[in-house]
Amino acid sequence: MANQFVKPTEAELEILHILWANGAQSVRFVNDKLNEHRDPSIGYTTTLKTMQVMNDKGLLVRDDSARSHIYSAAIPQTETQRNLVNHFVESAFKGSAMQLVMEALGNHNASNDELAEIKALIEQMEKK
Amino acid sequence: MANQFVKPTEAELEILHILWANGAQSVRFVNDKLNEHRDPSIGYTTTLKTMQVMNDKGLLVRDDSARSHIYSAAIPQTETQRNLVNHFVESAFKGSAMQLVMEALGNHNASNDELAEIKALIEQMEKK
DNA sequence: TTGGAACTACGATAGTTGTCGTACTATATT
DNA sequence: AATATAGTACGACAACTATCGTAGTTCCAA
Repeated sequence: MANQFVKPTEAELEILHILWANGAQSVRFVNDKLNEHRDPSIGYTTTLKTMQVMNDKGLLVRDDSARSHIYSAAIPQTETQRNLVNHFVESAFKGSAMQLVMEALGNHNASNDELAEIKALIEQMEKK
Repeated sequence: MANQFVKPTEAELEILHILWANGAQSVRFVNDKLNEHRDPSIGYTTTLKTMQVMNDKGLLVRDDSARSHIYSAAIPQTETQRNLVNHFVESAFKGSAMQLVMEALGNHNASNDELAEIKALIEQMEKK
């Protein structure tokens, strides 16, 4: 088998979202982003330490050629989300992904565009 | 506001699933169920302790009128799952429930019956 | 050229989780 | 009654998470 899924913690996931959205960035950038809407704010060394740990775990890749190290997500957003959903379906819905779909559909608002998109995906799945 | 959501841990969620499926039960019953497909097995006092903690957290309700205490889930399955999905959508999909729906639909097999059921739900949502 | 600003490394700590052992208590069996 | 069986209570512990402080390093600007 290939690569083992390492489940990011909550704090780690927040950092991944920032890197997915903004590409490779310094700890300073990530820490500033984290604190944009937050009170009390997170200390710089907290973010630094977390990102070092993530690097050790293989969640991040680090470019340390410059003095200020630049980190990027090691695994693409969609792949990570797929793994997270797999795990979540198991633990919260005992494997029933469709029950999760029903729940998420039913209790969250969706635009007509989104509904149309989902319908299209279903049509496509029905063909197979 | 009314009741604050207490997020069950992984181990706690497994116990909740057993109680949701089997109604009020003793620690012995739950521990046996847990170990039905598991190796190495979990010690009895581990399950006992976990359920006592869950009781303190308000996740379980305990009837201790008999010597063998009987526990049941304090919060219904659907309500708990709704809360879990809310939390998961935020942390893994930054609030985009529809992205979660697409992901769960796309990467898990669904029977034609299930697809039909989901389509019906969508039709119904489109009316509003 | 030296002093401060901005970095990294890393140890420490408190809280949580999962796990179990031991002590104690109540019931059942001989 | 004496002993085995089956419960509960609870302390302890290792692993992990989130958080920060301190020490040391590099670079720029006065």
